[in-house]
Amino acid sequence: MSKEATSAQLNEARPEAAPLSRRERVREATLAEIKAAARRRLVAQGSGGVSLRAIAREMGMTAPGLYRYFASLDDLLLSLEADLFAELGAYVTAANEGVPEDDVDGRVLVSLRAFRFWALANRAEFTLMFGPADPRHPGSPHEDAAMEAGRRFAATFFALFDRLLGEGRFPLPDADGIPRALSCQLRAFAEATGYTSENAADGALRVLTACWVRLYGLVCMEVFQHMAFAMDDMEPLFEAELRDVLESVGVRYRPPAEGNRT
Amino acid sequence: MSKEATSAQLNEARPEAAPLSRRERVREATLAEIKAAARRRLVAQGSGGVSLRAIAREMGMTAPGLYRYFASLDDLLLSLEADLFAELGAYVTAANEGVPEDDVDGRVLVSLRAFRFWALANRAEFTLMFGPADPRHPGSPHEDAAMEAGRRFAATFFALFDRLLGEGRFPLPDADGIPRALSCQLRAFAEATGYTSENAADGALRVLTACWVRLYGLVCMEVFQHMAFAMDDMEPLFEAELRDVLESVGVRYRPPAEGNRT
DNA sequence: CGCTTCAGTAAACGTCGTTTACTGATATTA
DNA sequence: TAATATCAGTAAACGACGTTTACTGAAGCG
Repeated sequence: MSKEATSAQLNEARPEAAPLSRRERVREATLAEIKAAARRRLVAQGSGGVSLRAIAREMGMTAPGLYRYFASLDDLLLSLEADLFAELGAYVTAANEGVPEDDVDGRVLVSLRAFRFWALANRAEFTLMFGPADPRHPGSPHEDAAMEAGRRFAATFFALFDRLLGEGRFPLPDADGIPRALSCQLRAFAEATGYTSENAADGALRVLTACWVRLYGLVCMEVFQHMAFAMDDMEPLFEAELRDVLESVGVRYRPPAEGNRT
Repeated sequence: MSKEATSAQLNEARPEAAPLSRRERVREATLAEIKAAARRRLVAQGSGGVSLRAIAREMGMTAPGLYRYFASLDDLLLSLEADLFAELGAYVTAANEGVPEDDVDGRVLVSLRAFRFWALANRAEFTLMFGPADPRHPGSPHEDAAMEAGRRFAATFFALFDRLLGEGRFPLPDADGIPRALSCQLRAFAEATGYTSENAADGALRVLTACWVRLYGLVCMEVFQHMAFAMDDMEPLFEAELRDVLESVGVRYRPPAEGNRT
């Protein structure tokens, strides 16, 4: 469960085995260095503190040179975002694999806690990924990459949820209680995210979204420091919400182990 | 339920009746004009598009002149934030008062829908208010004003919740089920927000926070366009969550009236 | 009337993203 | 190997930004 997740774990279906000429190798290295510098600035100064000039300065080159690698600053941030989703995904997966496969309850618990922990340990990064999407350049080359990385990340949780669903852990809400309009949106959601299990009826999707909203909302509040003035430690509230949410999907809550901090 | 809420509704306990000398009046007017221009930029270009120079240009003056009114750009934004909280608060209150006082259920429904509606009609503003709090100048003069305005806004909902609580609409969770650490944080929350009703036991605070997290999270997702790629219309999901949340506090759900859009 | 207070300006500094034209070095091909 | 194309990176420039400093001029006040 190391913090630096290997982001080069998936060559995502590169047809050629990529012999990677010398030029390509050094290019890849520079690319990674740029993003590393960008992330340092992100952490140090927040999203607004990432500037091409500062990155270039830190690398001993000039700003226009970066345009050989990214179409714009926004594009760089988008690409970084994609990497971060991969890292978060790998982090959650690693946490997941630290628990025996048959202990689904344990895996669900550890995955969700890992999500929160990563978010808190990487506030600036989380803000970039899950914060407000300002009007970004719509045609940015790395736009799709970021999307795809997000989907991959979500898939981890979908898989766990699907397992609970398959085991019949919790009763599905009445299908009649779901209005047509909602059902329609839920199906669109399922299709867009790729959660297309045969189990995924409307009721299941409804439960899934409800769970996600609660945990996402709480972690957002915590990272965005929305209650910092009123509550210095949000962990008790998170654990309480976790307990309630998991109870609603038939997962037995267990308090966190003492030494689960990386 | 007009969109422009009168933000000058509360003179907040100004000790002197404020005869407001001529100079002070024109100053106040300029101040309002600055914030109006800032808001226009905010709406047009997002939070990053608000610049002193652009505001000054729009007003036919030069940027340094604005420093007679605000200590910095961040300070201006903070002051604007305070105004926006007042406006949102007034908007919700107005919606509230459009429903008979004895119809608590109706008031709760209309208030929460008003919150979402305002957020969607004022996305940029909402992002400024409820989005991530970047490392802002900590000693900004208008910092407290923004805080206080936020508190006032929250108070509207606290009052409604307290009424439900007083009527014994819903069962409180077991006090034994609330760990000491959580109880401690909940009391800190109550004190900091000023929700100090005699009814406000730990269990009640727990329910209140749970409700708020769910609705806040969902509206955030909607405004930040976090699921825009997967769900083009979040209203059905919002209504479903609203229904479930309100059910948990003993409020009978009713679908929205057709013509409730301003 | 004389003095002070204060709104606003002009000029400057250092920051930024981005474009353009250019220089070398590296790879490819003849 | 020699010619050529490709590509990484630079230098200079443009316009925009926040902010500071020194200054002007008018309104308010004794």
